[in-house]
Amino acid sequence: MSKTPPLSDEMFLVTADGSPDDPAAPTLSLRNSPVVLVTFAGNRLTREATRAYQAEFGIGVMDWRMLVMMTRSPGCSVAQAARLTGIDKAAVSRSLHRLESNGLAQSQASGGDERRKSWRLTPQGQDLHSQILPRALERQNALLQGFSEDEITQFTAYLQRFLGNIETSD
Amino acid sequence: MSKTPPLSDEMFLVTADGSPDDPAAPTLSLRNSPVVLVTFAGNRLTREATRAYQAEFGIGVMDWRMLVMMTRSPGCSVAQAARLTGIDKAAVSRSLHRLESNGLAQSQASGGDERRKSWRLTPQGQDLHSQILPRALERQNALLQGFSEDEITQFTAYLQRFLGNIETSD
DNA sequence: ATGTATGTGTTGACATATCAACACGAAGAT
DNA sequence: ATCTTCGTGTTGATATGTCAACACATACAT
Repeated sequence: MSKTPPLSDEMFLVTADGSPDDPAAPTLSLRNSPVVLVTFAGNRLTREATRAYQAEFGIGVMDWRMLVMMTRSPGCSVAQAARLTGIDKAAVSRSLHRLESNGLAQSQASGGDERRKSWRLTPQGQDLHSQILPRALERQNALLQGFSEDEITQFTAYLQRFLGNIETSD
Repeated sequence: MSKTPPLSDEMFLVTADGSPDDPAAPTLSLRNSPVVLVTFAGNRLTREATRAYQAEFGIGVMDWRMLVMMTRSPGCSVAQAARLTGIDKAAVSRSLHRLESNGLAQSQASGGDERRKSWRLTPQGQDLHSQILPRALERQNALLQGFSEDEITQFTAYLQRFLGNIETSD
């Protein structure tokens, strides 16, 4: 993919235009930039998800994600889970240990490497997963209310490209 | 706007399709859902922004946003800043106080209501704002590398609609 | 055998940004 | 004047998820 020309600064700025609420100087727009909007949306989603899952099922969103991960790839390790989910291994490790102490997950050494652990759901964990899943799907629906399937696909594609840029711009 | 029909669950699920890495049971896709992708992107943006601004300018992203806000609307109050930026007033209050203790911002009572404070940048704060702004614009450019202006406009529109859904689905 | 590089999972530290609670001022109703 | 409601900004608590550091196992090179 070829490099595109730099975007015009105007896209990201608020400058004086003679109106009564002009900025004191040109500055960044906080309401019109995908970078900022993603940040805000991400935060609210996370908090709301945690509140909802805590209230109804007693676990936060991180732990729900690990339930999903173990359902998706039973027996995977902390490092694999981190790669698969894109979440930092510190957070993965902690969540798995929380789930284990609640009887929802268990681990065992595997693959001839004594440090490596395979993580699986217990039957209790599987039950909880299947209780939560319908609610998770409802949440998806509500959050994407008003979007057509094509729009969702497009939105998802933008986000994936954006995530790629985040990773390469570090 | 009329309600659209519920989206197909299939959009959000991973189910067994006979491949060697099938899930143990149907579960949520963590890599193909805007809800999850926004969350991940938001986190990384925030962390990277804070790291970048701390390293180069000694303030985190929250404080940068308050510099922007005071440039955009000099004299505004905590409550106004919270409304304008969409950030919770607790975080706004704390950031403004940090900036004040670093000599970058100052407040005074205003408008006949002794509780209400007007916040402004000091000259030092204005200097810092103008040092950071070019870097902030570079960051925007790097993060939106490969997007056309039309795509950015579309992406922004999706995010704004999405944020609207977040607020109404609570 | 020894040394180096890489990988495993755990733990520490911490910025963010939310919701909740609070004390108290201000406005409106009686 | 008193009471109720709403608004102001501060403070507390906390889940998330990141980066960093660590002890130690494993693999590879000499």
